[in-house]
Amino acid sequence: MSHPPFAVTVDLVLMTIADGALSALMQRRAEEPFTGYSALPGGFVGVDEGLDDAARRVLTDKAGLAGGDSAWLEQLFTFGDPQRDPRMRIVSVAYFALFPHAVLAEAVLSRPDLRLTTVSNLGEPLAFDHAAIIAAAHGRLKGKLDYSPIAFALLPELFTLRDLQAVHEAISGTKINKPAFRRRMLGTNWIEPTGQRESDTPFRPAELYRKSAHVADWRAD
Amino acid sequence: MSHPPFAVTVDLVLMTIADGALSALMQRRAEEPFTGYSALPGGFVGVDEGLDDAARRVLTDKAGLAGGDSAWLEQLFTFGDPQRDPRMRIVSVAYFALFPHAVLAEAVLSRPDLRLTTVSNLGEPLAFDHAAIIAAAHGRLKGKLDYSPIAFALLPELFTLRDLQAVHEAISGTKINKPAFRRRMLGTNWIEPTGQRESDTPFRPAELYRKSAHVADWRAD
DNA sequence: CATGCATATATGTCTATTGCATATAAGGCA
DNA sequence: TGCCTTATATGCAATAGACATATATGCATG
Repeated sequence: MSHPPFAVTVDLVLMTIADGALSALMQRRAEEPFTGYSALPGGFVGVDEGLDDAARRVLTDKAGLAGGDSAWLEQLFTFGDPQRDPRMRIVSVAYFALFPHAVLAEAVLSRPDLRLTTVSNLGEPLAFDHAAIIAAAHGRLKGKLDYSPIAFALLPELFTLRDLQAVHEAISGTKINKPAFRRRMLGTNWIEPTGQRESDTPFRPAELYRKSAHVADWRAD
Repeated sequence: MSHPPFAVTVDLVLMTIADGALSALMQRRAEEPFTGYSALPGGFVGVDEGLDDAARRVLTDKAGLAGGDSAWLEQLFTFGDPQRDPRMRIVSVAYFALFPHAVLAEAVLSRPDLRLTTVSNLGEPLAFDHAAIIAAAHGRLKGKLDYSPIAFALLPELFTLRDLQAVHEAISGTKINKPAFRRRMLGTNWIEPTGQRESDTPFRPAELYRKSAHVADWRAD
């Protein structure tokens, strides 16, 4: 058999927790096709460029994220329906990336074509098959939540147990029992107390934790 | 940005349990590159062909598996290192598929270029990055074992609880406590007793079970 | 300065699950 | 008939989680 030409792209689901809800960064399209639609940031893979490299490049260039090199970035799934792009045959390798809210909030402020949308309620039809890509990203995130320290990628360096629980609840869509969650998290070796406490609370301040050093580069696909 | 041409292939990790060990179907290569090496069955994706369709086609044509349409087939990961194929830039979408032992055993008997190799000990260097693909397939299988009825795809229609436990032990690489495994499996609604018993055993015959009808088309990626 | 509020943090109980040990059942075979 | 091997069932301890409740603490309010 011959080897027909394809274009290969990467599409990125950049997620964070905004206002207690899992949210993804969308980009308003200026060109055909799907002009004016919201789409995931993405781009063509260079002919001498690795897939992960292409994803990191799109992170920096298209979404304007300086901290792209330190973000949690993971290949998600590959979408290759022959009809998924009306222009030509495009196979898209989807990635998802996780950020503390401040990082994506700053990107949205600095770029008028970017916005955050709630993952569980997109609010408008998206370009291409991007709604399916987002659903796959949410599913993967939900599945890894319990056995991998993935939630910390959505939090700043210092966080309280309440913050961490809010992340878990936003992703899983369920309320979690507080003492049980607390024991479970302290039982893992994923977090360590800092001795510091949050400030400016109208109530008793909670202790601040940070992700343990030995899970800094944890992965398990 | 332009869209440089890629070739897109699918590579298949066809697995079963052989002699109590998780095993994968390998094909001896007759052409360059890697002539004489063992490789995963694979092939180019047609320009108007979906990725899953291409995987099913390779299952039937290259590996000679008639029952390919009913097998458990799942996209695994996409490998796209620019150097992974010396001929040209190829992005390969890897799939894994699961079969009862008899299906792959028959394929091996009818085709001299096919053989089964133990996943945990390949015994020889493989072509391309296929060793990494097999490792990824094993990891995915191990991860899904506990929360999905994936093991039944490796067993014939009727099986004993001992058979099922052997599958779990082969994949996880650990010994499992028998009464606990038994209770856990009977506690799920994944299996149902048939009332039949195995025959020709030199000891008390065990009851034969089958996969429950409502998990026949179960998936959760 | 005392009190109350909202939340953090700790503990105690109940239940479900799992590991482990043991007891009983049943077919084949000497 | 009795023994061997495995199937099947059950009892007990250890563990982990859900849930309720008690105590601690910073701040606001009077």
